[in-house]
Order: sequence, then C-alpha cells, then structure tokens
Amino acid sequence: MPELPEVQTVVNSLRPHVLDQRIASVELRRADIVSPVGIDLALQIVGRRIVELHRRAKRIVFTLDDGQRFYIHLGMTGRLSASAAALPMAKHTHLALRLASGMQVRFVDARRFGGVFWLGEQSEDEGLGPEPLNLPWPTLAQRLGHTRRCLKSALLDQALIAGLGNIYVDEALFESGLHPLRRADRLAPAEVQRLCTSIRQVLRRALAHRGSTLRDYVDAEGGAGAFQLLHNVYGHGGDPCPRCATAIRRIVLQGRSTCFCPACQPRRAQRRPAAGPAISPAPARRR
DNA sequence: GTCCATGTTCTTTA
DNA sequence: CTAAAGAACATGGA
Repeated sequence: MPELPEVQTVVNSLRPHVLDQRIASVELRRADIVSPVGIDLALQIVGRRIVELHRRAKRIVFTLDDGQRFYIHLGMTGRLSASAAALPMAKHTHLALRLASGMQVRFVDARRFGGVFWLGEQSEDEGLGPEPLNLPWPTLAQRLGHTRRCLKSALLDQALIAGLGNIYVDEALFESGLHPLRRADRLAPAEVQRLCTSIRQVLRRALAHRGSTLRDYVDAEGGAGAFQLLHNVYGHGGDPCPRCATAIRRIVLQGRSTCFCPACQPRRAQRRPAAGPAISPAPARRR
C-alpha cells in the first residue's frame, strides 16, 4: 500500500513513540515474516534502545544503540502502529515490540507481502537507486539513458529510482505530460527535467496531505491520508481528464494498471517548431 | 464465483 | 544480455 509519502508519514508519526525507547519484549506471532530465515529477532533486539528511525525508499529502518539495524517493509497491506499494550490485537498482527514506555509497536499485514528484515551491520541501501526528493535531473537523465524500457517500467524499478510506486508514477507522468510507454532513453533533456520536477512536486504534495489512503494505509496513530482526493489519473480510468476532459485511459503494464490522459500525454514527443533538426526548408538559424 | 488491489521476486518467453 | 509478460506470494473487498 505504501509508497514514499505513506512510508515517510508512518516514520514521522511513529518516531516520537519509539525514539530512545528500550525494547522490553518481543512478541513474534508469525516467525515467517522475518528475514533472513533463522535469525532470532528477539535475541538481537530485546534490551536494546532505538536510537534512530528513518525511511530509505519504502523501508522503515530502525537503528539500535549497538549500531545494529533492521527494517520493516509494509508490502501492499502492511501497517505499523504505536498502540497501548492493553488494546486488543488486530487480526493479522504478526509482531509486537513492547517498549519501556508501555506502548507497543505493532506490525499488521493481512497479505504478508511485507516483513521484517534484519540488517545487522549491513547497509539499508542494497538494491536501491537514489531518493527522488532532491534528485538532480541530470542524474535521472543519466539513469534513464541506460535503459530501453518504457518510462512506467523504469520509474517503478527501485534500483533505478527508489520510493515510487504505481500511484505516484502515474501521477508524475501526468504532471509532466509524458506517455507511460515512451522509451526511457529517448526523452529530450527538457523532458527529463520536467519529469524530475513533477516527481518531486507530486511527492511533496502527497507528503503534505499525509499520503494516499485507498484501503489499508494509515499512519502510526491510525490517521488516514487525504491525497487520494487529489489524484488526477490514478484510479480514474474512464473519467474526464481534469485538464482537458478527454477520457482517461487505463492500460495494463507489467501487470499493473496504468492510467493516463491520451491527449495531455502524447505517445510521441511533441515536435517543437523552433528547435530540433529542420526537415523542410530550414528557417534561418540564429547563431 | 469473478476481478482487482499502494509490492517484490522469480520464471518463462522473445 | 535485455526486457516484457506472467505467475507467484496471501487476503479481502466490491
């Protein structure tokens, strides 16, 4: 369920509950959500203090006072909450960390696509490309330039750029007026620049609205996001485009539904009359 | 019963 | 080697 804005909102809302707290006990109700298999999570973390909580891509990274780390990935339906220990456990609660304060950090995940990943001393960056906020556009251009895949597929690839998912890729492509099937290595520099700005803008706006709640997502205190009300294309197949009223098209790409406006996001690059190589009688070129 | 779902990874196919 | 497509994981809602 969660992409960068949702994961960041969870981190922000969870941090005050866990920072500097000692982990008093661990209740692991399903051992198979922990990776790598065989790691004794309780042995590693009970008695340790949480000294940092941050987001990297869609990973929620816990740093302990002995320098060891682990992260939680929410997968599609995962939730992390700070709950009073007396509260009854929701269905599909797989892990509860009891803190010295008496609060519990609970990980609930119906579909179990998420999990707890022990890092130890390893970096949390493995397999991840750069963060999209504050990403310089030439870096994005360089990375897109190395692949012949289509834009949608490239932007969903966490190793190429980290943190985007189905919602924000569609929204960013709409914002920048780029067709999801455009080849990643065939964008003009100005188009990459536009795309980079749009990605940043869409994520910032989503963050300001505490993410998008479609079904499962809530922050650590149970609060829903509101950005779903501002989606321009995601989930709006068949609706009129908010910009030009053309019907928004929905196609399936990589098994994921992809929504875009066929008028605002043309399949072929827009020809710019003044620039580009002249085909017919060349107008006088300034030089 | 059917289809769909905010994610990732593996296998198959071209 | 590259990439696209499909399936898989497991559950629930419309």
